[in-house]
Amino acid sequence: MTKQRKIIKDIIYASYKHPTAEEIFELAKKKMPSIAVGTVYRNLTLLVESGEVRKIDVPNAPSRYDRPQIPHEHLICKNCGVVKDVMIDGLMPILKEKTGEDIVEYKLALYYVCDKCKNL
Amino acid sequence: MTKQRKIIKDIIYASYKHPTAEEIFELAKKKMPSIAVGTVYRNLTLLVESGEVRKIDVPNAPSRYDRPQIPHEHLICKNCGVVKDVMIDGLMPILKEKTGEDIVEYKLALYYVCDKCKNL
DNA sequence: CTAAATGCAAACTATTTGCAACGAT
DNA sequence: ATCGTTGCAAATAGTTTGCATTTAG
Repeated sequence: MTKQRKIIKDIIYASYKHPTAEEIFELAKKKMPSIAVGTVYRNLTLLVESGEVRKIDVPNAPSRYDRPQIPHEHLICKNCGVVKDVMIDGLMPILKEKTGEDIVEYKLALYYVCDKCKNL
Repeated sequence: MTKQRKIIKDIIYASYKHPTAEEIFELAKKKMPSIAVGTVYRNLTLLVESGEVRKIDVPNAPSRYDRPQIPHEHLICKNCGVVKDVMIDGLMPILKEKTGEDIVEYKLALYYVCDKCKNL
């Protein structure tokens, strides 16, 4: 585990904002100004592969990164793009039953309007 | 409705392969060699907005396009990437209930291994 | 006639990669 | 000394856009 890998992991674990690679890069530069974007992406890939970090695929927007807590889904505000965690368990059996197929994985993006945007 | 828009729409409606923009472009060139990629993308956006075509977001892969039949989900083969339609209804109320939020839209990508790939 | 749409090419965004130099074991 | 990792810059994939020209209504 290199210094840059640790910085990247720490940023993700310390953040509740589901940062994008770009945001992680900006935060990492504050700790280590010489760090390169390529390094951030390479380490994100490695951390995701090792299971230390979870990748959130956001359709038509940069991916976000999260710590791998208890499995949960992501609510994305249609208006401002903010991501909120939400627990949904027992979805896999429902999907398998409804499709009749042996689903090995699913990616779910839920869209809503967050409270802040609702009150605008 | 321009000639190129009609060609693009017809390709999608005639295909059972959920083509990507690139594939649509290649097929369209056979009907009209002068057509430009930009035109394909612009028309796809328009057709999706008008509801005549449905866009399938595929994480880490080009988007695919589909005719807007009865709402259905998409099974993506983890191995070869082929997309198969599958009916799942009554999912929205389950998601609303499980999250306790007013979900306005969801995008679900289901991964499996298709029969062809299973037999390799 | 004129607003909308086109072809072309350049631009853009998110991400990946080749390579020489670096660093930890 | 070695092998993984870095910084840098260039490359890539998918898509979007500016602009002068063409076309549909």
